[in-house]
Amino acid sequence: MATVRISAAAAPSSFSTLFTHEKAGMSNVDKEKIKRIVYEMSKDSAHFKEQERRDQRVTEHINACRERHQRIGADELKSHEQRADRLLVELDGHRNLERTWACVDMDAFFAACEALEDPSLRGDVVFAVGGTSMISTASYAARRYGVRSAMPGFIAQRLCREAGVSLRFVPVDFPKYLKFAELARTAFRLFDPHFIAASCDEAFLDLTDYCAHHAISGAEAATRLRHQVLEATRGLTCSVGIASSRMLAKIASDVNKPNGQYVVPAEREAIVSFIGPMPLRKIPGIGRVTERVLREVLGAETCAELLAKRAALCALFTARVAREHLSALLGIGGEGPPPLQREGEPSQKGVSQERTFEPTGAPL
DNA sequence: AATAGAAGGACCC
DNA sequence: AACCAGGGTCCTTCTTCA
Repeated sequence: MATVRISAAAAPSSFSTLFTHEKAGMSNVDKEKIKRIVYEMSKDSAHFKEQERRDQRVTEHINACRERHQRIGADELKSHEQRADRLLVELDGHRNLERTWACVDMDAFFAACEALEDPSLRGDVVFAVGGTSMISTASYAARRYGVRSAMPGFIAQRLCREAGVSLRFVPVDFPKYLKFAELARTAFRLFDPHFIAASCDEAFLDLTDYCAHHAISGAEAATRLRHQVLEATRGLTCSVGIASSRMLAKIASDVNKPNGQYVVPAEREAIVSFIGPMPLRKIPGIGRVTERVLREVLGAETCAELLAKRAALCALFTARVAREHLSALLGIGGEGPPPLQREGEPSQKGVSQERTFEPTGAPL
């Protein structure tokens, strides 16, 4: 029944969430300028107003949560805290550090494929895959000017022009990317014939057997893996995260991107100190909306901060969701075999071999 | 009372 | 000068039907 009311004052909070996420290589003054340009070019569009409407609904939901939060009595909070602590002990007790998982993420995949086939795009060329209406992937050179995936091309063009450079567009060519994805997969198979293809530029590999068989560390396997991918594709780089769970491996794959790797040691202490300072948004499954809820209702920005608010977390969310978040905060998620079929096994549904990252309800 | 869809979100690349 | 994707999976909630 709430009438959707959009106040003028709500605008900044919504545009500030657009295309401003941190990537490297920009000063604060640049970022402010980029934000301003994106806002100026977006503010009158239908798309922007739709976005504001959604943000407003989320705001209402947050306000309702806040109210509930304030009503929680001390006793109630205490019992939620005990429940949370029991759950944490249980989850921690079942922590599985036995497997070595890798998450492989191709660097600027579409752009890298294009550059590989067109020498005029090599080096530090400022270009984007996509068109003036929508950008799919930006070259690293273009990212320095604030160009991002899912950004309208005409805005990207303006960002570059303001910086005195011109942005070149390259049309998307899916068959090309699938071809390179298949080449990369021939490399993945050398390490894990049953790897999980999460998307065309991302995969999970269980390196446990490979490491045991060759008597090498996860770090060494990651180095070999990156080398094999480079060779199989004749020039594409990727970033690799190594950890005892797929969730941690995925987060780790982002740490030294591009063309790098990062290992989270398979020890409880190392895992906890790796995940603690992580912004909540890094957790797969926590997106724009959930991040806002957690920050604006509980005041939590990082995993450690949310862990400190575990009682309220349990009070406000369903048991299922609370459990899901708590395990993520401990660095747990996706240790065991994946619930669905893997590469090389007969497909149940036939068409799509791709799986999402982690069907939740799965045993942790 | 249990359940199977459908619809609507959130989230991912 | 105009101009803001499209492919998915999964979860929650609502509705319906035997």
